[in-house]
Amino acid sequence: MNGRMRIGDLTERAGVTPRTVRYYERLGLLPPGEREGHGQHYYTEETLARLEKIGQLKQLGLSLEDIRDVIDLYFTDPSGIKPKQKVLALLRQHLAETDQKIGALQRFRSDLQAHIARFERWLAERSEDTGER
Amino acid sequence: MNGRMRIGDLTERAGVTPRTVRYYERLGLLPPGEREGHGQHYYTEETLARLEKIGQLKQLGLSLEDIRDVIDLYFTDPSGIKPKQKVLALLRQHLAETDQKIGALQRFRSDLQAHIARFERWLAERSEDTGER
DNA sequence: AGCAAACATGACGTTAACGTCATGTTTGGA
DNA sequence: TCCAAACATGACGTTAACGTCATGTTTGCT
Repeated sequence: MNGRMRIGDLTERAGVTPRTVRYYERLGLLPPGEREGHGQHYYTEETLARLEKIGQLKQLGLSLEDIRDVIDLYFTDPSGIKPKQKVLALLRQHLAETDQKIGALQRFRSDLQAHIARFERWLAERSEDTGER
Repeated sequence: MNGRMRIGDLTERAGVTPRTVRYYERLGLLPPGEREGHGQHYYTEETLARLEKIGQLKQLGLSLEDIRDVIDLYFTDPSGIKPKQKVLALLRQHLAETDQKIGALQRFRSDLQAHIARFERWLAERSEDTGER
């Protein structure tokens, strides 16, 4: 009745495969599931939460390496002033990069709208001349 | 004195390698440079412009395949109503996807800011207790 | 004509983020 | 206790977007 699930349940709920979980473990994105001796691994709800967070961050275009740098601060507080300052710097850097991306995407959006408008005008003209009921 | 440049000049100006140009040609992102018989290829300013545009679109996270679908409309007008309508649909789809991405990034941005604020508060408290000039 | 620099082409290598397969071990239920 | 389902581990495969070599051909200059 505690949060002991095996890899199958975990991956089913997270929508990933066991391969992915093991891969993430090796990269340091997930703490390796506990186990007694050399048997199977058992995971908790936190592992699930981490997997979901990783999914979100991936969606944003972060690489697994990028994610490894920030994932911990979602689940553990680094202790001591030095680590916190380091994390803070990292966060600010990510914020700057994010703003860059948003800006680029907004410019791209304008571009697209301009093109769309152009095509719509063109098609509108034709339909006046030609297809007028 | 016309716009005839060979691949070396082109790639130097565009900041890519010949390999990249040939790769793009094969994918249909760039029209193959003209040539007489079986000699070398010659490119124009438009090729350069296309390369630059491709670079921008890549920055936005579009794959080369995505780019292949839209790159032409930056440089050539598709003729006929059908093609234009098709392109228009494509553009609208890209617009929707772009909006999704922007939204996700903005949510991520808020997340980051929240975390940053949290760390800043923590660090501020310590410096009051401890480091007060 | 001769030659070095630039180009063409093909083949194999690389990184990220897993997929797939083979083989052996654990578990939980009848 | 026995067995099928689930798990563990290692190895090889895959896609995207090129990099890097090796080898042979073209060009531009002297």
